Amino acid sequence: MTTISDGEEIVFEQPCPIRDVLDRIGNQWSLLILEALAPGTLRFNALMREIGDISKQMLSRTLKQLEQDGFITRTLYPEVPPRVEYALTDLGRSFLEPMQQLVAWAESHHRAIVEARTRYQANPEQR
Amino acid sequence: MTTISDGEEIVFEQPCPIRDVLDRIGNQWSLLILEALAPGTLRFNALMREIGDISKQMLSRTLKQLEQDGFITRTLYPEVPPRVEYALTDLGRSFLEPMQQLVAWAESHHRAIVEARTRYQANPEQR
DNA sequence: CGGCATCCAACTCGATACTG
DNA sequence: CAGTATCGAGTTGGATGCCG
Repeated sequence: MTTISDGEEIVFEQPCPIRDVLDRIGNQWSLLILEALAPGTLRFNALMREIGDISKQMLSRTLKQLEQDGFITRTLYPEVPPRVEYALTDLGRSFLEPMQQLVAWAESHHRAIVEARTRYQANPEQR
Repeated sequence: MTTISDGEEIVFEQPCPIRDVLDRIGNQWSLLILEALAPGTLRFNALMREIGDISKQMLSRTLKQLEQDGFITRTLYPEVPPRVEYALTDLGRSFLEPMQQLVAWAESHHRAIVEARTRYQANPEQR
């Protein structure tokens, strides 16, 4: 499992594609960032505002991961003050489709899940 | 964020359906268990063998979560020795489709991701 | 503005041992 | 057989603060 920490030592093992991919995009932030970039290019602080409750740290780390995995591009304009724009790559855009399927499923079944949890709590039978 | 720990105090907040769902099924084990149960009912130890490298702990915990969220059913046959069977619910089965879309995407784009990582490592330009 | 480094609390996950 | 309890190492992720 690859770590998201600040360290430089990045190791790629993970024989299983699904685990590998899910390790990366399975965290909440990656999905949210990808969604935020779906309409178009955004700058760092614009992303922060768009997502709302993400810290600079996590945004920075997750963006780096997504760039590393080829989901997004990072373009630095050497101006003062610096401007950095993030955009989806073709790979990132192609991922949007299965992802949105999942999001749609989550939205339409969320109620059922919440109800299942309530039911479970109400029946502490043979547990 | 709901915890998976052993504690009894389970809190449901999570206003966002996607985060909520991903928090639960975003971990490697949930997906693997759901896949393992796709062909049909399985017992606890059969699941362990099927998945391979999961510990009893994590299997037990994750199964409980999946049951709680209504993805699977747990049927205890009061025999000696005890027999417990796990099976997908309709909800769980309905989740299989978007999930398999994602798995398919992961499989067909895994190479591209690995290549992106390699490319990234090879170009430590302005970083 | 964009983003790393540091510190730290919380949580995850596995190993092991014990139970009905 | 099918778990739960306990312990402990390792990760994650947020809060700051500094820097170009």
